Amino acid sequence: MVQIAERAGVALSTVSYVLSGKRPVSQEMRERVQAAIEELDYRPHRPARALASGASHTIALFLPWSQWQLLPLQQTFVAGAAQATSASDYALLLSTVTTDPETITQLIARGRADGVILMETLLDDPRVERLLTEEYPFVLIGRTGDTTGISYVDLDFPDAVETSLAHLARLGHSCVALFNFAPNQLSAGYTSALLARDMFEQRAPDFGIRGIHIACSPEPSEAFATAAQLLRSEPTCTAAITTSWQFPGVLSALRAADLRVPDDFSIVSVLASQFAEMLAPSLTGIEWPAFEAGRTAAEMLIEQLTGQDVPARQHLIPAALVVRESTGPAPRGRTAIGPRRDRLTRSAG
Amino acid sequence: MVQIAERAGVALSTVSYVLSGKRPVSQEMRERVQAAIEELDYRPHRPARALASGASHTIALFLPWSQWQLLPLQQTFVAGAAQATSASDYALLLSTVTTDPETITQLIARGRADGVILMETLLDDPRVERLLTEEYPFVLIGRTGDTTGISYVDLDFPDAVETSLAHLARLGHSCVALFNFAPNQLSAGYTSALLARDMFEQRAPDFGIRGIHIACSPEPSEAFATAAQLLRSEPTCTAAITTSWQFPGVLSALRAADLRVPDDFSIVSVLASQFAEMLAPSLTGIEWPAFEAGRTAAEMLIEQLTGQDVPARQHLIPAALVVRESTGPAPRGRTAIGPRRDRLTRSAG
DNA sequence: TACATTGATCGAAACGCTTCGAGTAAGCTA
DNA sequence: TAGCTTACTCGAAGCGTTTCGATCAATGTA
Repeated sequence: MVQIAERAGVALSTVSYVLSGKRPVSQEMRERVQAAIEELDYRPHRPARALASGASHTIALFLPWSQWQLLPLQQTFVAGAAQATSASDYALLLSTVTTDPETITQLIARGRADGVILMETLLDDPRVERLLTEEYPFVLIGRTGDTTGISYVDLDFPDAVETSLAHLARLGHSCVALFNFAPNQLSAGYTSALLARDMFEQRAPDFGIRGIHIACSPEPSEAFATAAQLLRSEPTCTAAITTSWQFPGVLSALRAADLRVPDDFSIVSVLASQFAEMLAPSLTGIEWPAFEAGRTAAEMLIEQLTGQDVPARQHLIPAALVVRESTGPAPRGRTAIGPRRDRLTRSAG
Repeated sequence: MVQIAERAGVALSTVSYVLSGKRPVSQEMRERVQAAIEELDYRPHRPARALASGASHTIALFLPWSQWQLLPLQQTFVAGAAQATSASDYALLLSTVTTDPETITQLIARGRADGVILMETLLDDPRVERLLTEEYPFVLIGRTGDTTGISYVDLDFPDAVETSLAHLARLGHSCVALFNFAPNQLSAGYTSALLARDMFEQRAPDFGIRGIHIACSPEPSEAFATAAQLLRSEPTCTAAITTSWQFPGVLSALRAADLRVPDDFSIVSVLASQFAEMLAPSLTGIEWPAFEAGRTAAEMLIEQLTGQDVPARQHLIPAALVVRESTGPAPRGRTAIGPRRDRLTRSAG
């Protein structure tokens, strides 16, 4: 930068003002400086800039828990955030964090990032509290119980549950199981899981549906076992709402019990991945604009960092149901499990 | 840091040496400084450190192309790299890059990162050349045609193709199609796609197999159409090797043609995702330790950055075939497409 | 006792940028 | 013409570290 100033015959500060545009610079000076920049192939030194200005022009994204097997949805959040940050000429730092707030404090080494995006939040999240007390700018993907003054983007899971219930009720189902997130996520206080459960238990009766709430890990074998158990103990249950990856396991259990989808049993996924339409049968479910959500979160944070006194924005993404092959009218008269006479000849292996 | 020096009654530089350990400090001083650090809850200012030391302690990961729909595999690379970097107290910067080397130069704004990890490399990659000429430390996930002096981690795709061929040959298949990456990836010069093709065409005859090479996008509809076309034009083809996500599309096409897997047609995936075992039928395929690959890449880069004159390391991950339900013995006598008499009664919808 | 040697500590100069206050010349007003 | 703006431009003081050379006391040597 010194070289540029010399070459252009101007003061160092003038070069800086040309670069930042924070003070008016005459046409002539600007051109001389620009030329020198071109000739010398100058590129600013970011840390120096960060040191002098006090802003790193970087945001940090905390990957959830220490669980490295990210759901495709979460990975898409990351991709969306990455796009938004690079579009705004910010950098995106990827960090890992546990629920222990201490790790967050450590990671926010001064000057590393100007703000953070936090995923997978709990209803009562110590990390969020820490961020609040440290007065560190942040945006959540997800939300907490008390969201006053907090900016977040979240998928409206309760809405998804309600929408699914409505869909199944319309098809005549009167007993529906919700395969919620894993037990440990529920007990940890994972917001989406808890809100989904509450909504399910509150609203099912309104739709004339008997709701069976089941916490179930996305492990295929686990989902299989849980579903098999359900089919045995609840023969009147004709539909399930599943989150995340439980679909294949549930499907296997149905197949093992010689039940067809959707003729005998309907399934709605509230977390349909890109696989939804590839599976056989293709999956009725809620599709979320995860990429956009990630992008929005990053944009909100950057807005918060650049503007002054930006009010907290809360962005709840409504559920959009896509009906495919895995849901159908409730079967009439199914009361017991197992292959029935009239179905034996039609079922394949 | 000034405050710490004052509080501990030592010079600023002494504090620095306590922190870095680059010069001996007496027990007493060290303790006084440590105490002051604790009391003042001091945390170093990273950009200042980067400015003074010339190293940002950060590595950048370039996400492939501008294609934001990352394959699960690639996302797992990222996760692995993230873990390795945070384990080494490095930071991971996520950037986007196209094949235009100019963007890489721009992104390596001085001081932002000490080195980069580049994914999805081409056989003749302008970005790699740029990194070489700029003498910027880097590690590839993937590889180029000429790899002399280049550090990389790559999945051995050719080996995967060969292993798949061997598996199918053992099962008696004599005509096999390879659903390779998308045509545009082949024409762009994507290394894995090209090497896979070459290996396929070279080795198939050795196994007594007639190989049909098809470039096919992972779009489900595309895969479906391509597979349907194949079944029509190549009635003797009894098996396919597919990459990435083409499996469901191919499966649909088979189903539409009333062919069962694996009885009538076998499928091997050389890029089996976590979905492999959840699909029906579960998928025989190559499983890659993607997380470990990402981690290794990051570790190699960090090693390169911290050590001096570290020789280039090249890490080719051999293919590990997991046999599941989608492959079986070649059917005898299949010569024409369409439902056959003896199968009509058994096939389900 | 004077002299080199070692080990611990200090002071100050970078590192490359931003930003504030001051300075200058030109254009305007009265 | 003196006095005021206005529109730029300059110089210098940071920002929070690292790191080099220098200093200093203590120890060992002749």
